[in-house]
Amino acid sequence: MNAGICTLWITPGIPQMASKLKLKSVDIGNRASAGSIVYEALRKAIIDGDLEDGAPLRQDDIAGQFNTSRIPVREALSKLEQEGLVKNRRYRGAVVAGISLREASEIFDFRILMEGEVIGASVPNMTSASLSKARGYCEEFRRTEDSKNWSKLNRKFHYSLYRDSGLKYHLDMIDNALDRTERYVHAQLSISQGVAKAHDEHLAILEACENGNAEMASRLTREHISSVRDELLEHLGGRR
Amino acid sequence: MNAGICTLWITPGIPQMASKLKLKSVDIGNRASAGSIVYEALRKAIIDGDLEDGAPLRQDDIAGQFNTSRIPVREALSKLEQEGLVKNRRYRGAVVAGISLREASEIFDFRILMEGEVIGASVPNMTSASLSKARGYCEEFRRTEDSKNWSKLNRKFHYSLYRDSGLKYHLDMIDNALDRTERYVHAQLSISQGVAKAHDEHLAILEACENGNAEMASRLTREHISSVRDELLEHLGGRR
DNA sequence: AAATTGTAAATTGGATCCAATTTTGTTGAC
DNA sequence: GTCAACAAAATTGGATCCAATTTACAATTT
Repeated sequence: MNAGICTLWITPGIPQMASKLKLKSVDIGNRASAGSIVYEALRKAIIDGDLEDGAPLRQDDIAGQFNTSRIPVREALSKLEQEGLVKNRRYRGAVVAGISLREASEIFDFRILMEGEVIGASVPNMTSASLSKARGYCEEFRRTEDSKNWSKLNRKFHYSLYRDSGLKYHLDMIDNALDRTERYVHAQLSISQGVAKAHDEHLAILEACENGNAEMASRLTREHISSVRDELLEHLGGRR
Repeated sequence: MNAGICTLWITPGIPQMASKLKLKSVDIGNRASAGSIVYEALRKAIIDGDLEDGAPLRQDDIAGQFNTSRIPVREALSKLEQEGLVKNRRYRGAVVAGISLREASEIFDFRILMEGEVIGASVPNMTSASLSKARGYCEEFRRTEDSKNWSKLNRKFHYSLYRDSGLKYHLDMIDNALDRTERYVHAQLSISQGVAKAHDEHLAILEACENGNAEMASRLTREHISSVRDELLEHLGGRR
């Protein structure tokens, strides 16, 4: 479980020399705290669905797995609670926060609003570099067989089309919404023809972006997310 | 500082009897933790502008003021960071996170999108109770002289029109946006004729709601927030 | 056997202590 | 006087300890 924790630190303190020596700067100075390492690991595990909804998150267990005390674990759990990924009850511990279909549906509505707006603001600023990057993710999405990667690449594709908007606050909000719905997107893509349909819609969105048609990109994005939501509700038996 | 903390606890564990005995239940069981008390106090101080942008928040100082150790303070600061109200740099401490006009402007755009949508969803569900409550806040807003209360009542008025939407996720997002912009709203209302103009617009929004005109309420809300933003940018010398 | 009470174990919240890092102040060289 | 090098103080991050609370479980009563 200690994978990724580097034990050999370079001693800091001579930043002036660094530029002269042309060393690949590793951005020492803001190394991850124990808390943020635990946070990232738990966040990934929850989003990927490796931890089931309602699963208890014992501070001692987690602290043991990361070879730390419970203090950083509590910090991580607190952050995750703020993001809505875990629920914390005083003296009763934390559990993975599952979201109902009702809640998921609302977050999809939020995404429709947000992402439709942001991609529209993004289109005028898109560079050929960001467009080819997006096309890369799009292709990768189509080719990949691993269901675990579908939702990740889907997310990367969409998000890469939003960055040029420069709307940092909106992007943060979208990030959180994607965090909370990723499990559901994964489920939706795993069902029949989800990936093929999504890929077609991705191509259409890409084309609109390449043509500089912001209004079209916005509309197609809204319809795309909307259709993901509807199929999800249909297949998982929830009614709006 | 211990005001509000009761030292005489009724022993829990007999919920069946409670109903028979008709005791006034005081909802023991989710008392506030030290961390959340510190969190609420700091949040209020930052939003109200009692703490200036960039002001350092020393863990020891705060812990001393609340007669606790630094642990709950760290928890509070961590939550506030997630909300964007403070910035935390490893080993360097936390400071109040000021937002630039550029950032504030973006958050206003976010609010225009969000609140326009949410009030539209709310109108069909509004009851006469919630409408009269909103009208109460609206009146209070007009009558009050204290500039500190303007932004609070303004916020209460608007928010009371959103609750009936039942869109919990959207409401959370709006809450955060309001937290971050409240200082700016306060500044805008303090300048010439800000309150009178706002009140007129509030009345128009209320009327649209009472008439069940969701589209109108949505449009007026968007225009209202938009005008607050524009006046703010104009008076504080920022350009879009 | 079912319900209730009491007790021990498990778990979390908070205080205190130590280590890591930054900041501040001082000294010395030029 | 200015700058670097160094030491001391201040501050934060993390570990360990204790207290508060909940949970699990055995004992008791009916």
